Amino acid sequence: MEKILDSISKEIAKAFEAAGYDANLGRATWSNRPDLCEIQCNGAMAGAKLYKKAPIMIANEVAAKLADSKAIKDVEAVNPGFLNMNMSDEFLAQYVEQMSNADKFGLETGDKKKIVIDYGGPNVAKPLHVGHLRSAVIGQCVKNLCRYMGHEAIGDIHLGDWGLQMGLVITEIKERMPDLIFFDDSFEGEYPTESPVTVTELEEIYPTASGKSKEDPEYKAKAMDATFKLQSGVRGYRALWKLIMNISVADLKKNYDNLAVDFELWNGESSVHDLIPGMVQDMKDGGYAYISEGALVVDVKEEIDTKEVPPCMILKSDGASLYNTTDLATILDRMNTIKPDRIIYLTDKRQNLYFEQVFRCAKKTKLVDETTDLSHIGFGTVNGKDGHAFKTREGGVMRLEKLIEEINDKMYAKMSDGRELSEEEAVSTSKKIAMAAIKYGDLSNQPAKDYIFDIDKFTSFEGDTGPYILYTIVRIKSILAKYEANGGVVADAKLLAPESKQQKNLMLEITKFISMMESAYEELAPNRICSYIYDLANCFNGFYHETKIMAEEDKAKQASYIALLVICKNVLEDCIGVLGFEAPDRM
RNA sequence: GUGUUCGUAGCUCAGCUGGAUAGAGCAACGGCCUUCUAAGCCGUGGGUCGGGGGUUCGAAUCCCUUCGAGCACGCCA
Repeated sequence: MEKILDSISKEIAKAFEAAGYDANLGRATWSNRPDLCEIQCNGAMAGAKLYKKAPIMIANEVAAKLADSKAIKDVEAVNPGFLNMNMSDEFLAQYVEQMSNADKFGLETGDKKKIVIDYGGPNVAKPLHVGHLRSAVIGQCVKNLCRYMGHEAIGDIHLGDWGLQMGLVITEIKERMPDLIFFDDSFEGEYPTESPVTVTELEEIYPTASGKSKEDPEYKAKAMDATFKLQSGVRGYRALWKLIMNISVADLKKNYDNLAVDFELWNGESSVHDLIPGMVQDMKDGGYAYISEGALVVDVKEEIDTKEVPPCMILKSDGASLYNTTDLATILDRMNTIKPDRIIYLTDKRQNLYFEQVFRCAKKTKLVDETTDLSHIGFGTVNGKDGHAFKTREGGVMRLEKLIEEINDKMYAKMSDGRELSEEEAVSTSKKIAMAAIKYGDLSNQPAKDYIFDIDKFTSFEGDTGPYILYTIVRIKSILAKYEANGGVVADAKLLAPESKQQKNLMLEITKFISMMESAYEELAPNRICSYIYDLANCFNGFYHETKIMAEEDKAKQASYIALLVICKNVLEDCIGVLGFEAPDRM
């Protein structure tokens, strides 16, 4: 349905026209002086120069034409030329009523697009750490947001499962257990189906191997050889790799489950390995790729560039593929199998230039056509209180698992504190609150900015936090439950025009939902949703404190309050659903 | 060096396409629970929006300049 400011703008535009001015001047915005009015229009000032007339005169003329408007009231022209007005109570109630009857509160979803979202990006054999939190949390939210906007969204984890890291792991396993059947070249039978190492061992093996290869050139050569053997399909190496993959992926799934993050596709670098030779050949045949300083590259700089954009490297001078190669091959693969209209990547913002190169290269070499939208959301780093990369107290890398556990524990302690909940409910509720604290804490920041992950702040949950939002929802649920228990029927509640300032504020805030959601999607900015629900929760709590809902004796009035609570709760729940967490019934 | 992001209250951050007195949260201080969950609500103090120019009726926002910080700039991912 039409956005409320658009409806009002239309009326004002008409008034401008009726008064003899350009209709485009009549655009309404929410007032930034709530003490003076709810809605303002600054068109008269913009028109002053155009018509060589004092803005206040224009404003006065327009105000006169708006006197009998149905949507707005209290129209007033104020020096130097502001047009201040309030919304009509009946119009507002009608609008909110329409929203509550409409699907997704009247949000218009438009053309359905197919969108691939590439987030997660963990490396096999390396545990998830806080750095993976942002990609997972923002990625999941962007996926939910795309779906909410009516698109088909496909999440792909894009595993790092094919490079030197795998060679390192295999080499280290061979060092420790040289007699394993996987390393017997003459073996032709069936390989075991159980991995010779556990996930925990793997997490130690990789850093050890990585350290050794940095110090010992011979070891590094072995690792490169192992990588080569794996990639060229040596049976034993492939079999071992497969087993390592299995245990790793199972472990990753468990970890992402804990964050309520999921993926439709568990593809990785290995999935596109076979596409590389053909793709590289096509780039050569097409005249795009050429040898420069020994490496195969594609030029991607453009006339309009103000900066130097280095060419996109396709193959290293030793002929080996690299990150670029697999990313391009992945695009090719996605175009072949999924044909998305858009691909959204989530990675660290330091890869900005890199993705710029890859995207240009993909377009230039016709991997994708001009209409395919390739976007990159570069996010900032998660820092500790000291402003530097987040570390444990001992100075090590903080594992994601540990972090979540720690916050869960603190929440649980708080839950058990003076509240009458069963053990079972305390556990499940504290998990929900912890999730809200973590995700809201992350998503309420602009993606591109670094932010400080302050466990104390996140577990204190006062003010602008996820738990505050949940608390608000729980309060509403509690009242609705009480209303039903007293024989009221929530579904029959009919919304009336607002009577108090707080009630009107709450209704006005609800009407902002549609444009908020649109711009959150437009800008791929989850933080917009966060700041909106924070405002909405504030409006509700203001209303809550001022209005005794259950004690209201006028039944029609009480039912109207209930109707308002229902839509407020539904909006809040839809929003946190997109953000990727949920509210308990009690807390 | 080139490019890029940024600099707003003691701390952490908002501020949408320029608009009226720059906003939240935390921290500090003062109120509000016999009445729907006080994880809440109301109030007080706290700022030359890094500095300097410019455009404009009007600038935290746009342009220039300067200082300061982070990040990226061909064989890592």
